[in-house]
Amino acid sequence: MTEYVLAGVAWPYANAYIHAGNVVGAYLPADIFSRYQRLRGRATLMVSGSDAHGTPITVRADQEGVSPEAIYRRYHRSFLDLFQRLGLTYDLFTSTHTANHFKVSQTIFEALRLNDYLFTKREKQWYSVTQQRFLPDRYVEGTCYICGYEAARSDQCDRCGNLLDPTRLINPRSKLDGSTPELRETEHFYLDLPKLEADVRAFLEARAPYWRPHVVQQSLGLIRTEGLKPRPISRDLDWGIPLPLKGWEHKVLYVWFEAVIGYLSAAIEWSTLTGQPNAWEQWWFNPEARTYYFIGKDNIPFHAIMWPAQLIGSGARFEELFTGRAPGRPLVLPYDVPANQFLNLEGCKFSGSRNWALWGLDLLERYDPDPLRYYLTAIMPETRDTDWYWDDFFRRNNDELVATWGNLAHRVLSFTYKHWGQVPEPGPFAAEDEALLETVRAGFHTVGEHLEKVHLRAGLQEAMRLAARVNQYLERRAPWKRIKEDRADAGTILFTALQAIDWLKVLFAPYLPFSSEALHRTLGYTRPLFGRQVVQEVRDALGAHEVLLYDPADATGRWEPQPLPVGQPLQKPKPLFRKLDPALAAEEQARLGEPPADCVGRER
RNA sequence: GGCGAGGUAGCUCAAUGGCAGAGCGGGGGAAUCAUAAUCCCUAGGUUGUGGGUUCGACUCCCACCCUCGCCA
Repeated sequence: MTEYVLAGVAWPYANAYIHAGNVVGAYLPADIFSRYQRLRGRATLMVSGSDAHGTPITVRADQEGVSPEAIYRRYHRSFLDLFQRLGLTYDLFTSTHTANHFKVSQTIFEALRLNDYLFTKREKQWYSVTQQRFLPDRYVEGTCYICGYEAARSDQCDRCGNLLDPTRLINPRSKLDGSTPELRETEHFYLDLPKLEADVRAFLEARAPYWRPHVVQQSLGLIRTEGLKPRPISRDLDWGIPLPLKGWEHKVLYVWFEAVIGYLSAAIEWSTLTGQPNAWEQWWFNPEARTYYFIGKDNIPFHAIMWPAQLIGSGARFEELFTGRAPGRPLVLPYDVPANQFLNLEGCKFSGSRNWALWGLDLLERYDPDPLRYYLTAIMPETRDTDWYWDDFFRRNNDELVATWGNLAHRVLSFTYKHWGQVPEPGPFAAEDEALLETVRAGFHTVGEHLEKVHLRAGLQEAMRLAARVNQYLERRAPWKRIKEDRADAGTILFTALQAIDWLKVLFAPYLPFSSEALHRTLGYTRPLFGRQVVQEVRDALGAHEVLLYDPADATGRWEPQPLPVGQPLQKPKPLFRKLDPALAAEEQARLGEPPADCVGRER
């Protein structure tokens, strides 16, 4: 029976470049997990895309005097570039600005409306007479009615820190042209969350035993203490997804509401692009399918509460509306939301505006992807906030990655290549040889168990522990000594070590795909472990968008201890990883901007 | 202010009531296949603080301190 796994990955907002905190929080864990699931032979779908709509993008577009679409395209392109170079194997990385996503989002809206989980409400909002449009709260500033600060945003005062009622702002003015806006009545759709609260609560309680405590307790705490309140799902903007209702076409869906729907629409788009139009239903209507959401902790309420509420509220109605089939089946609810905490840098929070940050593309200019993936996994903030320290990065690269794993592969391959040139024929195994193979073989269970539970850091540690065991084995068996006494026995030892390395290659592959692939070739295999990443242009009614696809056609990697073919010719070995000069740490630290003012950093 | 997570060795982290552990770093030694990588031995902790429950507490309860997030 095929098992279905969907890895939904946080949708990066297309108004900024991606930094290491975004990568370690969501994108990298999703890739490690998905690569593992594919090796396990499960039908795996890792999907995400650029979040193209919403106010931050229109603000930026206004600042630069370009269209929101131009902003979104610029950053979207940089995302595709980064993901390919870092080896993040999205089955589909698309965008929310596609005809498909529009249709799916509008269908969810319609399903919720027909199921009576939406209502409308009239309210007053600031309206720009000069521009003839409603202004988002952050476009309006004026005098704070609490402290008298004259440059307060309409929804929040930066001096007294209070959240404000926008309609009470004194002397309001538009940040766009300085004109005086006026309050006008508008009407919006709301998601009736109180009606869905009991179901959402039951959903969370059922998953509490295995979810990360900080994810489920925070969500349940919120419901217990405050309960869920109705939340607006439409806005007066012209950049976004129009409401699919007569008389409402000039309003768009609120970005919080439609972006999460991308997990569903991306699965559908993937099905279309790969020529299997109904395949997505295996992940979305099959109650056995497991859907995981890889996000940062700032996104927890949207994935643990709002998105489940949208799915529950749409229920079977979605299938009926979207496919015309009745009765429909309910949409699959999240199986797990393994949200990560935050990554800090040298003891201080990331700050893009101060350049206190590690930009993904910038890191890749100077470092290979696997060392970055290794370090990011080693410090992955699975249970609490963690820190990137440059000296720690060099230390872990040199003393752990190069020393334990890279050196192990290189010492065995170099010696065998020099004396045999191929995988040696083993003679009778000694008890020690058998014991080593058994130890590494068990790694498929022990490392796999960690990966199943999305304990990625622990899985990597376990794989490293096994690599160290092979080093120990080599010290005791000392094939470099043995070859002078008994060449056949030396061959047995090296066969054993090569077999162990061949398996370790697979255990490391989800984490370090580039070096595992290189090692795979050195060991004489000709077909790759993983598939390829492809960029493709897709045309639709909204124009064209570029997507990143994963083509698994050539992938041969499997999460099981397969036999290493005796006599397989070896390639000339090259070191898997480069040793780095630790003195560069100071250079990297100097490259950073000023730390945020409220941060003292690490005492060293 | 409310809700939640976290605070364990120099560093990064394990350990859900049963002798507080691993890796790295520090100290000593062995080996020479390997990118001076590796292997063995070793030092190092009043588990944030103060109480409580228990035969027994890192673990459960109460209060407080610190860090972070969400909400107001």
